[in-house]
Amino acid sequence: MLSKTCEYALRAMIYIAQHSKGGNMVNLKAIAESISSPQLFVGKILQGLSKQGYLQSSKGRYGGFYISDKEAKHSLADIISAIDGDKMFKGCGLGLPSCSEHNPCPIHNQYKKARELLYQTYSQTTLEQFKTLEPDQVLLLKRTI
Amino acid sequence: MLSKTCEYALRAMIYIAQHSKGGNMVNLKAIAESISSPQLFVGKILQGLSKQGYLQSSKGRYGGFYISDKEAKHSLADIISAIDGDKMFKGCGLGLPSCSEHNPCPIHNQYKKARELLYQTYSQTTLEQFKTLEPDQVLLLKRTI
DNA sequence: TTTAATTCAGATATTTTTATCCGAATTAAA
DNA sequence: TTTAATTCGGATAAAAATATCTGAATTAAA
Repeated sequence: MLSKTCEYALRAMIYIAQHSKGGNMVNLKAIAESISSPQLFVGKILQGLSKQGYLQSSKGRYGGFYISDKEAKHSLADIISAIDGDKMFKGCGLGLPSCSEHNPCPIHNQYKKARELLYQTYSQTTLEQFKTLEPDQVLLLKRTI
Repeated sequence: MLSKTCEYALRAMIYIAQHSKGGNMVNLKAIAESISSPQLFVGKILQGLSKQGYLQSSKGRYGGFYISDKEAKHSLADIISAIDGDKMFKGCGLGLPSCSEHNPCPIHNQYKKARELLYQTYSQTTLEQFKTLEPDQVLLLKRTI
């Protein structure tokens, strides 16, 4: 389904959203620990997303990452598309590049519905929703096993 | 979503099912050409599936692969699980190993529905359905672009 | 101004996935 | 019995994904 890179990205972005209040910068070490992921690798991923405009970053002491209200309008689907492309949301269930409405593969119609539900799931969830959570509602993103 | 290995496997198995009539062995070269895939790689994949009991193979001249009526009861979901495991059908939408009914991730409930629809799609499609197709209904599995 | 902590950038390393090579074993037909 | 065509098995190669290293640039606080 999602690449590991993409899973880290989603978890990191959710964590940052949850902790982006009043311009507070979220630091990479805290992010990586909180989502059980390799720090330098997540750093790279966030660098990329930051260049693409999905979040702010600031260097130097007390620097870190931040998701503004505007950036928080992005959905999880936006982030997935930015990293893994849209194969998940538009690809064929048998991996045929030529599959389409006009030239459907054997499972096209059924698969399409599942794919669309997946897209709905990820696109209905925006970073905003995490930003406005109260502290006691903040969700666990860490591996606990 | 699916690994490339798994995509090749599904397409190859469908092709073999379509051409498995009256004990007729389907030859690897024909399979690979028909599904636009690397012949030796698909050979390896089918060797594995054959060991796991998803199809027959016979060596030597005029040898090849064959799916019996019994084996054709398998669904596409069975083949996916055999190759990629069940992450697609059971995994978390954010990649959290600890996500579950009891300890749900932020998108658990919605995602679960999409995942289940995906499973339905693949598990409702059995190889049998391709085996019984008339020749003029045989479907295109080749890349055309 | 100095210092300590941080992200950035580019290179490198490791692991996994995808793909190929090659010779042995097998088989049916000639 | 010989031959040609095929799959099998194990090794190897290539490509892609994942992860780390290192030093430079930046920044806020002391």
